[in-house]
Amino acid sequence: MTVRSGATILMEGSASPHLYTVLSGWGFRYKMLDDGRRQILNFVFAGDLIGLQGSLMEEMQHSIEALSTFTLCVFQKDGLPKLFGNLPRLAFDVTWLAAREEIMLDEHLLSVGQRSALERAAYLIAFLYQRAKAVRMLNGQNVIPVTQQHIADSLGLSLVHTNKTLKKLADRKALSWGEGGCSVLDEAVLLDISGWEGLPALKRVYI
Amino acid sequence: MTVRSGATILMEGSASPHLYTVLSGWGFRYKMLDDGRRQILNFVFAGDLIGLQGSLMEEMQHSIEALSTFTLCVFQKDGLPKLFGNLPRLAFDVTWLAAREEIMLDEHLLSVGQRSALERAAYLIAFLYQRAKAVRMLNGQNVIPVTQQHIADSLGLSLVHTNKTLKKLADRKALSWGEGGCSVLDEAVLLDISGWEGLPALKRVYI
DNA sequence: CGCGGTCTTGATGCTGTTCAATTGGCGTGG
DNA sequence: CCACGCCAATTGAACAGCATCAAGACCGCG
Repeated sequence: MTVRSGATILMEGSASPHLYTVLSGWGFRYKMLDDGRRQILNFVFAGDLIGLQGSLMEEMQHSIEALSTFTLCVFQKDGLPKLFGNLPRLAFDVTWLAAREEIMLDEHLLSVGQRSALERAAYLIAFLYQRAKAVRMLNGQNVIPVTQQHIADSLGLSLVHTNKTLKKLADRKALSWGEGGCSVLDEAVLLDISGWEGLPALKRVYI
Repeated sequence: MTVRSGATILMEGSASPHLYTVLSGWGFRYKMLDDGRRQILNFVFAGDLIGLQGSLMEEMQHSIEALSTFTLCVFQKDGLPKLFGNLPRLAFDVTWLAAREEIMLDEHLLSVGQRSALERAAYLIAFLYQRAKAVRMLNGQNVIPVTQQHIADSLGLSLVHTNKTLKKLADRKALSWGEGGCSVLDEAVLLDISGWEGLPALKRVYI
């Protein structure tokens, strides 16, 4: 299955009959409040599993949107119990991915709750950079295809303040903006500012 | 296994050989930054599984501390692959619990990132109340055994501002403080202020 | 009785929000 | 081809929410 940039893949409240594996493309998970405030929960990369919640629970508790052209591999969600019965290795990997998602969410929550705007922004960009690098989704310019609004909604900051914060990072030559997103220029500076250790070295899992 | 209030059950960075099921008691998961800032990620109740990360990954990425006397059922973590091989039903439930944890984290992140201090506080207290009620861990006074520092570190707010925010909720007769924690007086007011729908109705899982 | 932990409250100021206006790129239609 | 509108980025100014500092009250405990 292929999906265009900007398209919604899964909606909060829907009871999707499907489970997907991302083959290529960028996306993000988010939740919204009634008045329009949006929180981006995490970004989605190749190799990620999406829709597990909709498969295990009654309905999805978050939405997913594509940031670029997105290709997915579709599974029927009722195959999941069978998977656990017949392919324990694979079932284990599904659980492993869920635990990894929790690790990423923990770090985001630490960031949004405790880090300053500058630390948060540096952390997020470094995080996106590392994840993209890990699955070879960066082109030559190291461009992360997001708008500043995405970054703002992920950091829990206003668009204006996000812009001013990113400018500080650009002034330090840590990144530059343009060409359809953010280019990472100096990962070390970002890690240093954020105080983040980087992604834990985890064994890779493919589904 | 029994653990005292205030004791640390698992430490970030440790490679615990154990996986636990909580039989009774209150606890919380948290992460800390080098300079001492602490973010409480979630609270732990009877029926929760803890230490899954340490079992699936190299080491724990967060710590867990007891808020009250805590009893745990200990499993060897190397039993996990066997569990997936021999007890697919139970393995499914482990995954279900991991997905539920993600749902709670998503909502917390939405809260810390987007809601105001008053909304956040109302949401958190209502959340703790609903979870405790679901597993019958409330005594007659509906007391949640936390300090305001715990609430502050969970909300990502300063202790002082948390105190002032809780006072507003107390002024509205939504809760009262004292007797070793927070007493919920009016859940409806909390839900109304927070704009939260309440815990999704999920089937219960016991391990 | 002194001490530490928790809660409380007032004063002050910084961090981040909101409002407002401008710029530039890009696709569309006249 | 150029005018127009739209979207993303940018910037300044005024304001508010929350942090920080400081001090005091209450209570259980050694």
